[in-house]
Order: sequence, then C-alpha cells, then structure tokens
Amino acid sequence: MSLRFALLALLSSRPMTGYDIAKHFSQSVAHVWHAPDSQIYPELNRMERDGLLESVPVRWGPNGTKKEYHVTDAGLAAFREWIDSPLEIRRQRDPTYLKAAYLEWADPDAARAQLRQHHDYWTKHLALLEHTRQTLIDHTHPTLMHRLTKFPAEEHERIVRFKVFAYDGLVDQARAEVAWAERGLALVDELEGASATPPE
Amino acid sequence: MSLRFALLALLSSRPMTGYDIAKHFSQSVAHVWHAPDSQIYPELNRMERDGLLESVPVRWGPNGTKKEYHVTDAGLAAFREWIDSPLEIRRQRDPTYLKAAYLEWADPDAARAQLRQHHDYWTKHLALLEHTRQTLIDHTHPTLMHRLTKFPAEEHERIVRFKVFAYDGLVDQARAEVAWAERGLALVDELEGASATPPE
DNA sequence: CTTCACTCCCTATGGAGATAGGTACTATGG
DNA sequence: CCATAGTACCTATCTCCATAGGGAGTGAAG
Repeated sequence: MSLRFALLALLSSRPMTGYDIAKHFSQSVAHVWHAPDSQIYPELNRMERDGLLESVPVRWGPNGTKKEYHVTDAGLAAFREWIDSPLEIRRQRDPTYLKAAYLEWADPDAARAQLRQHHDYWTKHLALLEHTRQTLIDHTHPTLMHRLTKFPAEEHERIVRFKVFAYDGLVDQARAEVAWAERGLALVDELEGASATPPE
Repeated sequence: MSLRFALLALLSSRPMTGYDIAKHFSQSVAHVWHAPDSQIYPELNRMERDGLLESVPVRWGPNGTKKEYHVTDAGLAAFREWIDSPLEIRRQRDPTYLKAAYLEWADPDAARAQLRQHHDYWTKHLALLEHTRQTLIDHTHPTLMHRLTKFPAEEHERIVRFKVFAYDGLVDQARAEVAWAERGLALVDELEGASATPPE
C-alpha cells in the first residue's frame, strides 16, 4: 500500500507521466522507494479510478498522446491522512544477515566474495546517498526545486530539513553496512589461519 | 526462497517439528528471519517432497503423532550450495524513511508519536539483540548449544564468531535507528517553534 | 470430567512484488 | 528513409508474505 503514497509524494512536487515516474523511481527517489513500471502503471490507473489522481492527455508528436497525472484534492487528503497515521513496522528479513550467521559452512573465498560484494554495493550506494543529500542542502535537487516553488520561502527550511533528516538516516545505514562488511572480511582472514578446512 | 534456507539452517542444529520451528521463528531466530506458521508448514512439505528433509513420526500422547523433520544429505548439500552462492541484493523499501522524507506534511504531534514509536520499537529490539548476542558469547544460547555438540571443540570458536558477527551488525543497525529517531524528535521540536502551522 | 491453555497441522484468500514479456509511437542520425 | 534508441503504456505469471481462519489432540487445574 506504500507504493500509492510514494506516488502521491512524487506527484505532489509536479505532474508527471507514468514513464517519468518510472524513471525517477529507478534513479534518485529509489533511495526511499523503488518499484518497476509494471507496478506503477496499474497503480496509477487504480488511483485515478479512486479519485486520487486526474490524468490530463498531452499531445506527444503528430499522432501520440501521453497521460500526465495530477494529484487531486482527494489525493492530497489521502496523503495527509497517511502521513499522520501510525507506522507500519517491517519485520527483519534480510538474507545477507541470515547467511552471515552461518558463514562457518562457507568456503572462505566464497565468504570473502560475498562480503566484498556487500561492501562494494553499499560503498556505491553511500556515495549516491551523500551526493543526493548534498543536492538537497544546496537546493539543486530537481524534484525538490519544483516542490519549493509551490511553497512560500519561510516554509523552505522546514521542507528541506525533513528530507535531509531522512537521508541522514539512510547515510548512516549505508556507513554501518560498509563497516560491517569490513569487519567480516577481517574475521574471515583471521579465522582462515586458525582452521583452513570447513566444518565436518 | 530464503525461507527454505532459514529452515535448513535451524534444522541443522537439531530435528524439530513444524510447531517447534514456528515458535523459534517468532522468538530468537526472528532476528535474522521471520515467517508465520502458515508459510512454514507448506514449505516443510515441499522440502520433504524435494528430498531436502525427512519426517519421522513421533508418538505424542495416546492418540497423536507429530512429524519431526531431519535434514537429509541432499538438504545439507543444498544448504552448502546456497551459502557459497552470491548474495541477492534487496532493494530499499522502508515505509518509515519514505514517511520521514515528507514529515513537513504531518501534524507535529503525529510526527512525534511516530518517531517515538520507532524509538521504542528499536530500543526493545536492541535489548533483545544484545541479550541474544551475549548468550552466543556465553554459549548459553539453546540452539547454539545443540549445534556445538555436533562439532569438535576446535570448530566451536569459528562457529560462534560468525554468529556474533551477524549479531554485531544487527545491534549496530538497531542503535542507528534509535539514534535517528532521537534526532528526529529533536528536529520536530526545533521546527515547531519556527513554524507552528503545517504548509499550505 | 470439564474447562482451558497449549500443541500440532493445515487451508484459503488477497495483496505485493519480481520478472518477463508485448505494442506502438517518436526522435535521431546516418 | 531506415535503423536504432528512446518514450509511453500495458499484461501475464509466479512467488512471497500477511492475515485469518479451521480442526483435532494433550495435559493440567479446578
């Protein structure tokens, strides 16, 4: 159900087509939510049917049209209601930590490869997050810039600080993952000296 | 697909019934993986059909029997193969951070309530994780104790250190969530003074 | 000897999400 | 004017997971 609100959040900055949204979801906004287009298009249709969005046909080339989605008042109300509603708590279900707890069964080289993969992924992700965080602070983040034009200047700080707050958390998470992977690599090295053969 | 390997991981310490597993999943093991019994029973049946497990009927009272599941050689091989296989990367999809990025739309009291809820949840979870981590170090963790009896003493350190490593990461995550929620509460207090009315 | 909490196993339903396609038009660059 | 990349929209299928039940036996307390 969060996809619906992620879409409302994005569209509250400016109207977009499904294609625009899918592009954003695979880029910057993917840091807080991600969805493939095969989920986005049906959800947009459902949201229009439910009155949360209105689609405006826009000419596109000589023969084509595209649908630009605008948030309705009902959509804004639904978004506000969601924002004020209690959190849904997600259970922990991370295959990485499940695997890590049983690495004594793994070949040391396979363990190293996985920890390095984890390290590389989070290092790249961390760089992206830090960059995006900086564009928020600079007010150069494209979606944020569109959003700010809709609000008076005295609201701007408030809006930006919550976004930076969210990214602060994501950056800390990424840093922790990188540090954890480094400790894991050191552990594998240390234990390989002690016992080079896997158990049993 | 990870549920299957979480079950193999648990059953590799000792044979259990589906009910035993469901209990463990809702308690300590839930830290790395969680599943309701309605997923566990069908999966156990499928795993037996696939030859990864064998069920042994055990008398239970005068009229009843229960099925105790044992890992087969094929099951152990599948587990080893999974352990050595590359990681599957999970996309970030956390409704908490999505919401946090748009808290400028929220009523300050609602925002505070949510951040406090997040704080309380992770504080409790952190205490559980730290406790479990300590029982691993002490060798008083019940499942670990069963597991260690299957391996020679010189393997014990290796086994325990990987489990502690996994919990180290989980503990750091929980600490980060608690700290993030505290910063969020401070931010809401600070901004409420600046602008008591929601945007628009 | 009955009530009640617990053990044990299972099914049904529906939403969410991943993956993998398909169709049709546009804009570009050679 | 044609190949190609890109824009735009959509469907099908499958797995995962959550939620909500049902049904039958056990063991201990009153």
